[in-house]
Amino acid sequence: MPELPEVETVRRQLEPWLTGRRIERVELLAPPGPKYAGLERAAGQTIEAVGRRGKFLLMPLSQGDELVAHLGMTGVLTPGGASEPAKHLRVAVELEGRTPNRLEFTDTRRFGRFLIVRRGDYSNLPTLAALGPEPFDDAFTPELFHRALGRSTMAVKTYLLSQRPVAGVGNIYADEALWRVGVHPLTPAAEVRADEAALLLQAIRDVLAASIDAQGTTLNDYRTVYGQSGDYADRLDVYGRAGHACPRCGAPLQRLVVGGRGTTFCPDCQPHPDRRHQ
DNA sequence: CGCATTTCCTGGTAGC
DNA sequence: TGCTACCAGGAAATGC
Repeated sequence: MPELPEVETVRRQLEPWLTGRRIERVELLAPPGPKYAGLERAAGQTIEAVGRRGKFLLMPLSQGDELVAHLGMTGVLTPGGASEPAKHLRVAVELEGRTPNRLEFTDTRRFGRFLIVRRGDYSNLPTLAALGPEPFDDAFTPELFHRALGRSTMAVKTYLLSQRPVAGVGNIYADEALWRVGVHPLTPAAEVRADEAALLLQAIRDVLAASIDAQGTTLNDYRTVYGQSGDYADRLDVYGRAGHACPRCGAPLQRLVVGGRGTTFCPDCQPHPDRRHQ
């Protein structure tokens, strides 16, 4: 599932291709709806940049609009037209000028979004509107992260997935980072100590950076713009590995459901919150 | 407002 | 083989 490293990988590949390109036409193949709002306004506008906030791709356009793409679970952005149409093609953006001149958004499960808003108007994208700091922002200190965690009674993993304490962490990297620092996913966010918060922020940065280096994690659907798989799946320590030995202590990793999401953790390295004060 | 629950979707797979 | 049932999950919608 695309999280920050996967979206950043896609962003880096789209940027040199799309920046400065004028949109000739947008074709919506999916049933119209709020996930594909405003696309009729695209024609004639130039893509001025390809940015990212958390898992959202943000492409400011020349006439005050902004193209927002979110890959959801199964979204893929690729240059199209080369072969027969992809099975779940949802949106095609035709560009003026040299080939490749067609950006295709395919999305099997349609959890993704590909829409145009007025620039900076995220009123229909509440998660983006309330998104936490970028994890690699130097101004985002461990103290600020600790303070953010202190604002919620939710389980720390659930709160991370909300995108509010920090942007871009999803199910895979939440499990990886919590395992690295020995914090149980059910620990109430507000009970994460300052020293743990500092280590957790560093672990989030480390795991996201390592995954970006590997061009992300491909489990099923995620591909780069040029169709490559991300290699980080081979380096996951815990995600999807319930029953395997903990790479640190050898105990069998366990699975539970947190906030409706499958969660893998080490029962020895990540003591349950009820036992933290013993 | 904060938090919990439900909903959206389809391919893959388990079970019979 | 072919059917049904269920599972995966990011973010929005809904319910308190």
